[in-house]
Amino acid sequence: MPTSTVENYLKTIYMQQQRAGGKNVAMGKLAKAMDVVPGTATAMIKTLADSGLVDYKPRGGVSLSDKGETLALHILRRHRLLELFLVEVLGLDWTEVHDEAEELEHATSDKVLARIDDYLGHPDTDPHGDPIPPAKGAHAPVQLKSLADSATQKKLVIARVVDQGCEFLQFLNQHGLRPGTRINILSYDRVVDAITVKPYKHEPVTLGMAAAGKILVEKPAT
Amino acid sequence: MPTSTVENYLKTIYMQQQRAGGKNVAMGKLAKAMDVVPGTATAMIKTLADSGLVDYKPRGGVSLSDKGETLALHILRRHRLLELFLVEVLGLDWTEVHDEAEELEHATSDKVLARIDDYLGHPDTDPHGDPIPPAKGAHAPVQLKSLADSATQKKLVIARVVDQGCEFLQFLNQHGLRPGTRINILSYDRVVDAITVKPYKHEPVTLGMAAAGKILVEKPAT
DNA sequence: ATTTCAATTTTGAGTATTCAAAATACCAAA
DNA sequence: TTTGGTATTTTGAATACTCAAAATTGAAAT
Repeated sequence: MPTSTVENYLKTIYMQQQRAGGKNVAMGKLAKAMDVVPGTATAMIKTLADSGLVDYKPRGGVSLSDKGETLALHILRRHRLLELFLVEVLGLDWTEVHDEAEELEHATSDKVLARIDDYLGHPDTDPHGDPIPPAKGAHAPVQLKSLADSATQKKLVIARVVDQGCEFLQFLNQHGLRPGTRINILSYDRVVDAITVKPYKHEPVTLGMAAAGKILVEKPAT
Repeated sequence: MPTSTVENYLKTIYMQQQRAGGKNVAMGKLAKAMDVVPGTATAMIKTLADSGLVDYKPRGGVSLSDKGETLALHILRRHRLLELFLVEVLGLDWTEVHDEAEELEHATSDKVLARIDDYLGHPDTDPHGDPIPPAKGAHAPVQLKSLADSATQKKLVIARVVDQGCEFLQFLNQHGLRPGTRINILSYDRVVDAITVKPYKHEPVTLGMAAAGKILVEKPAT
């Protein structure tokens, strides 16, 4: 069994790789994401490479091996199912479950996870709209555009929020912006780098482009 | 925050102390219970003593300080609430939840635990009949006699099973012997060191005294 | 081609936990 | 009171992870 440290490295590499489009992850990025000094990341990656979990060439960055990716997806699955469980069953707020799940994901057995999955009815997204990897096999990559790139559409639905920072999520929550919320785009201003949206049943909010880029949207189903 | 290793030592000392009636726990016993070599226990206890969690005099054994006992009770509370949650909500078997809870107890925050407690309606015993320590304050010590000491009573109810071994619990379960079950004592034989009981709606079972000693009983309520 | 600088790796060291095996202490029997 | 023998402690070493700081590399800028 991998230690929870190993699990965290793998998960982090996976997410960095996603963001960078499958390319190798630079040690500096990884170290920053793991909140360790660069030397620590280098040392750790060397042992992960020895275990066959990552491919590593010195000064060239890391990427997950097949074995490593499989493991990373299992961990992500645990994390996201737990998040949803905490929200749906225990009534925690979707803005605060990330850190809780971060701990629990390393302590939850496959058996317990399977029960949680059953209990929730085999969901496919977590409370942030992030896809829950299936128990086996890869999930179909969903293509979503960010709010920052969707100014031409007037009516949209929030599909996913790609930031786990409690502060940002709480801001969104207070303004009625959560996964599933319908929004209307009121204005889109390249000059001041801002976009104003009106969430269903809430007052309009103005967001900077950086913030808007973290909100992924889709066309309303109906 | 104490590491999970520290939490496990404290919990183990607490339980050993309970069993021995409040006396100091010998290093040998502790080492065996923690499944480490004696030297490891000695080393660990020295650091726990430095943190003020235990009282230790070389060659005299350990006992929990007030601080240590408070912590131990918190951990026990987490463990037992989690066990009940796994049984009641996720439908795991009461014979198998011990090991699961053993992991989860170190990863569950106070916030999540409070939600679990609410969800379960503030229960006071876990699936094995073990008392759940309250969030604050000490719990009233319940006096229960073991089945081995209760031969004079004919009708009893199983209150608690003081063994977390999966094998033993599964044996009991298969014969309908679980906390809450009414039983009739059919025979009590000092010579062959065995007792035969008939669990409600099940066939009679014969148990050795060692086994009967692990089953705590009370008088039927009605 | 050389300089320069940022990213990366290496080195040396520390913490927490563990084991194996040697040393010590205590109790109890002779 | 000497001898055991067992429980306990000490010692030395290993593993997994971490940091600080020095050394190295490689690529971009001159």
